[in-house]
Amino acid sequence: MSRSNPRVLSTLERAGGFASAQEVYRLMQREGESIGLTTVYRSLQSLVNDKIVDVLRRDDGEAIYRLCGEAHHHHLVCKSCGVTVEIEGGAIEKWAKVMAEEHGFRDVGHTAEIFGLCSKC
Amino acid sequence: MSRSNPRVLSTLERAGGFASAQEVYRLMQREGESIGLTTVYRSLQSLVNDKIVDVLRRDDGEAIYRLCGEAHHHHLVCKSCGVTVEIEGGAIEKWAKVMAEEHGFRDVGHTAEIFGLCSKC
DNA sequence: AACGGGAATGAAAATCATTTTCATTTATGG
DNA sequence: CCATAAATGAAAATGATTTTCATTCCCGTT
Repeated sequence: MSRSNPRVLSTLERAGGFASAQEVYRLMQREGESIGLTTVYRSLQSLVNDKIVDVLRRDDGEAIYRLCGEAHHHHLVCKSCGVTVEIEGGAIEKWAKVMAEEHGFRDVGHTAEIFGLCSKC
Repeated sequence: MSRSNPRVLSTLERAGGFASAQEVYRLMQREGESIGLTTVYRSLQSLVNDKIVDVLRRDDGEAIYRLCGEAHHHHLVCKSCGVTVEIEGGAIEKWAKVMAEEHGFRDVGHTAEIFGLCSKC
């Protein structure tokens, strides 16, 4: 195992707490940091294991990493132009909780995304 | 553009209406059908355009294709042993619809999964 | 200070899904 | 039949991610 390189976490924070491995890497390069792509991947992986960040998938399949503890919200994404709206999901939180209890699950998290065509597309 | 090869759709149906391009391809091979991987990808793409199937992402980033109109349900997955329970999500459907309207989106679909620890783990 | 071993690093190669290119085959209408 | 467009698939290209492996760094011990 390898420990996370602290500059990776700090860059992810600076990126708004939401970026792909490649983006973090490019960002660090642009800022003159000397780091290898491999290390970025390993650090993000390790942060995921430690539950410091979690990982979602963009529509194109690229993994994006998000700082945990960020205000938890969901996304409404346009399939055509890609515009994304953050929405809150009180109903989902409740649904998840009820469903989990009903089936004896504990320690649950969830994902929920809505995708469609925005008004412009 | 190319039209969808009908055998691809029929294979996707036979697969339970839920499979990746690679899986559809392997299935067809195993059943002795002569088809190229390229054609499978193109056909699935075309079925997506025609809104006959829609596409989700597995956790590993692989795209999975699902027949539209399949009984729509969600999953409750155990992080530890992997057991999966199908649950219904009436609350989600409503939530998705409301959120979409509120932001002027049309033609929306959604994904929602809950993951946690099952009673045995 | 010199040494030794394990952790961290990163360049390059390997992997894997997916897309693109391009030449060939097939279908279809005139 | 011929001509043209559509469909097909092998092979190469792409792009993210992972693996390999040799090197470097760190740290406690002599």
